[in-house]
Amino acid sequence: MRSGNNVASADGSSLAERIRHEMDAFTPSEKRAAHLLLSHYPFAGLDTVAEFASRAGISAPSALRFVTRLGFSGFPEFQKHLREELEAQLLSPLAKASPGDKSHGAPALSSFAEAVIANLTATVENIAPTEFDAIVALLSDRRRHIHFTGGRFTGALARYAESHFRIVRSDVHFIESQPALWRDRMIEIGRKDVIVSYDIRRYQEDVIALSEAAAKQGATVVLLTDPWLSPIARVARHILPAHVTVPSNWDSSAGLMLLTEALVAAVTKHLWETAKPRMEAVERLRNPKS
Amino acid sequence: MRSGNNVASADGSSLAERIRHEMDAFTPSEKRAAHLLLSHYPFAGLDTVAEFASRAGISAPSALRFVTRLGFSGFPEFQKHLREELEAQLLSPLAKASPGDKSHGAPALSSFAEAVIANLTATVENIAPTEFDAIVALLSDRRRHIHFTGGRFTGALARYAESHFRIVRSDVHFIESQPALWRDRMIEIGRKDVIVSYDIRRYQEDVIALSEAAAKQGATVVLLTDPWLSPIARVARHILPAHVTVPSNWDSSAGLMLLTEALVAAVTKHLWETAKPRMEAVERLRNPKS
DNA sequence: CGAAAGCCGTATCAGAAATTTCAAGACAAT
DNA sequence: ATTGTCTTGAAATTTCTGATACGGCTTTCG
Repeated sequence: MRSGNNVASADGSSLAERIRHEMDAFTPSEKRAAHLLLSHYPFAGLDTVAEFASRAGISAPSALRFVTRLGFSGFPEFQKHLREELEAQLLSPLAKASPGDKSHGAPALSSFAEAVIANLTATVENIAPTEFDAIVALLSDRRRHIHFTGGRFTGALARYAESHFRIVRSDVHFIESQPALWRDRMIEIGRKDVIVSYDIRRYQEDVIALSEAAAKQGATVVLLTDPWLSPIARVARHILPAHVTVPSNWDSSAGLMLLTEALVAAVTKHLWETAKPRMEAVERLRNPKS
Repeated sequence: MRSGNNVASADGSSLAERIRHEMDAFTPSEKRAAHLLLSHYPFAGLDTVAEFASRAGISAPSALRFVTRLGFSGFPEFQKHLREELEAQLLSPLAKASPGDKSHGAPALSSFAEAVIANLTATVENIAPTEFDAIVALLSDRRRHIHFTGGRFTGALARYAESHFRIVRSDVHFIESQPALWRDRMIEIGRKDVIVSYDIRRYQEDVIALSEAAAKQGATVVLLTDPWLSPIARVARHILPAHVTVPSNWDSSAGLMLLTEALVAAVTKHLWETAKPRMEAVERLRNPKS
């Protein structure tokens, strides 16, 4: 495994560039392989050796010799490199897709913002509409009680959700994730309850335990998590994954915030008939006069 | 939107779309596979069955059943389809990244997301770089105590900020905005303290009062608010406004979240020498073993 | 012209990957 | 409780792919 060699191009340049550069040094068969690969780069290299060789009009061993000469230990490694290159290339345009970009703002801020925006886009595109709608229906069911919970950081999001839903409808609760604080409340959780759990990586034991306990009691569990899915997924009825990776030592919860706000908006609209008077009442309580 | 729509998919369009559509008909294992695939679409499906299954946390046969259910005769055919789809998509850059596209996602969700993203862009573009940097410097000053506070909804953001900064540095506090809860704490607030207040429209009396009291004691006030500026602006030393308007009965705090996370990232980087051991210590406490 | 060197493809093998089988477990309905 | 259905993963099986050895062929150079 001397993978430390020069296979991975340091600059953003692709393998294709190196192939063009070394083209003269190839044998005739290798040139045929190289030309095929470049003409359909990199897809031509993604099926089997036999297929690749046949399209190039050469034999399988020649194709093997070709990739070996490029510095790969074998065909699978060659394909892996192509896939990774492709993935990187496909993802970057999204981040750079801000047109009028000469944005000022601290450089740290604007590049961070780009990453967050890319996350939001990716998050929305990967949500199943039915999943989202099903959750909206669930949270709009006034016969059910709703409980929000989350971990160290995501707990704040759970609170954020709770503080909105509390106004839109009744029977909305926030549960601290520490077992000592929910053990006794668990007796009230049953088939008609909905648990909305927030949990992203460095998944938190107590949130998992809470969700599993609630599921065991027959409650419906809704999970907001990262794309790698918290273990809570095992007991969750519905899952909304959000992308969280940003250039920071921390994960970003902006995607979870987006989903939360979208849920709040949708449920508010759905329950508008009953939500409106509630919101007005709250407004009146805050401004007793005027 | 009937003209100039996508030319990419002549057949049943993207497989991803179909998966989202049939999501609720899947078994739990299939859902895990589906979520993995969608979260890294389509690259997650380009490895071997074993790899794919392992990442999804299911067994190889379950992964096989998943692709079979999608209508493919086997895994290789499934992968071939993914590759072809990818190639088609890459060849027609117009097909993707079109801003106002009729993308999937619940319509409510995607239009909501578009508004949020527009807000984030506008927010970043209107931040004065010096302002952002000055705040980072302020929060990176370890001789100062930092206090976060916020209102009904924004309080959750203040907590979110606090839970991160608490790990990055010492002397970080959260203050409840109810006067009864901060009156006595005010005697400890002085010239060396920093108050970070979150307040958006329907500006909240108690947050304003708290901020003004702190300012009167000589504390430095940092304000995160909406573009119309909370009254706190009069006593604030630094202001970061975020756009909040979305198609909903509520305002969106996603911009505030973005700014918060950007501040956390910047300060963490700035204080890395001392933040790193702190973060490691926290990690060790959470995982006493391993 | 002859010989050496290198290049290429056929045939074959080893091993990995996909697929099928099957039994255990979960769940719902009765 | 009990049965039947559905789901799942471990293990056995099959298929197929990537890799290699070897001999023929072409090219090159003395």
